[in-house]
Amino acid sequence: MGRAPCCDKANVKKGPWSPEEDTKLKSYIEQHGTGGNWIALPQKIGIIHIHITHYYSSNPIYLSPPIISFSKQINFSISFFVFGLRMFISESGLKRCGKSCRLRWLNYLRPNIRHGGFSEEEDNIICSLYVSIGSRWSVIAAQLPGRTDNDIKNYWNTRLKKKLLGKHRKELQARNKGNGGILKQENSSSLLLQQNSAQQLHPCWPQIPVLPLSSPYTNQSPSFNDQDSIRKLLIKLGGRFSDDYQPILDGLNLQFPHGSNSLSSTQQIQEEQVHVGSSALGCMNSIGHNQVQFGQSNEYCAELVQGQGSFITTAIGEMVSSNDYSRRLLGGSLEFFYGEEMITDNKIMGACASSSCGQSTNWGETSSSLMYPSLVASNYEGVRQEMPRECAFQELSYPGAQ
DNA sequence: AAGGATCTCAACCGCGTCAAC
DNA sequence: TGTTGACGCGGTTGAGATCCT
Repeated sequence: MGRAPCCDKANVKKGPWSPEEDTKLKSYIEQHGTGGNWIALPQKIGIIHIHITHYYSSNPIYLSPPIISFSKQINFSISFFVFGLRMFISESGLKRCGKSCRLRWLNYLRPNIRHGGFSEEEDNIICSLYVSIGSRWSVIAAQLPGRTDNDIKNYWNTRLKKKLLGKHRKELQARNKGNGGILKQENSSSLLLQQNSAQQLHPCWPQIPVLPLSSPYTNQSPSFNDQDSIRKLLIKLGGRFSDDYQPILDGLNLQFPHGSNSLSSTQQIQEEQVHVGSSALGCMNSIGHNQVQFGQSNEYCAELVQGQGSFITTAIGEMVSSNDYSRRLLGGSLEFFYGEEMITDNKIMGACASSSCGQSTNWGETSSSLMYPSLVASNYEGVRQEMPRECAFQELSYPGAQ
């Protein structure tokens, strides 16, 4: 049996909101608030609006807030002229679903909403948080005043993702041009060849994004000792979120690697790491700084592991797993989510992806499966079905990896 | 100039969570 | 303790705008 509809679908209007509807909703909420019940709100809206326009104008100038308001729904309109001005008094209910009202208010009508024009800093923040917590747009939006989760989600999906991919592609091209020696030296190593051939076969498969550089690892060991303050900050970001990150918080008890530099020698040689998290977001960034050390990864496998289109998340997962500290941070807590069986199963995925960081640690034990439990839960079966056998168990190695 | 392809983003949908009863 | 209903979230859709050939 399905869920009961939240409103009478036949009697509500759908599609774009008209300026009149916006005005009604905005005026009502500004005067009365939401009343704690969005579903009932459209019925309550019955505001008399008094519009004053020039007699020749078709665009009324709305007075806000309205002079008189009713909670009872009535429908009428009166128009008359005073000293060359047209007074227009109208009223009608709002034939909209409560959920639609909520969305319209939160995403568009709410005061201090900003649309478009994302700054470089905002880009960085979004990237950092996406790396840290995945597609929790509401949490990310909470860190960007005036931005809505919907806006950020759209921005990420339509622009930021492409922007990052473009950057990385350019950088790789530049590097390949200027770094022929390494390529020649290592071209017997399978990764680059496989990567290149994979991209010849699948030219649309994207690269791992390059994020703005910062030096989170140099000279400063982030203070993870203050577990309480970190916990508080996480909780501040949202209850559900804080619960999910309990294992990470617990993991913070781990000692930070000596000298704060958790890069493996392999990764250093590759010079492909991308440090993420240059924003000044306190805890989230502290975690971001230390979880994410983007190592070179194999996009081919990443794509396959991830299923359709979510390569970035997987890539990020790989990036996380490619960091010693992150692995330790996350290590052992997978059981918290999935128990032994899932870990075992994850090793199948690890067989494909773990080698991308050139180390023996299984990718699946520590990577995005932990960071994005729902994602893995939903994609895992699909991955198993979709992953070609030759990839799933193919040994992929990195230049310089043993 | 036309029309097909691609992009953008507001809005919708369905589901998980939670509180009230 | 189970049921119900509202909220809030993330994924998806589709219409309009823009770009490209």
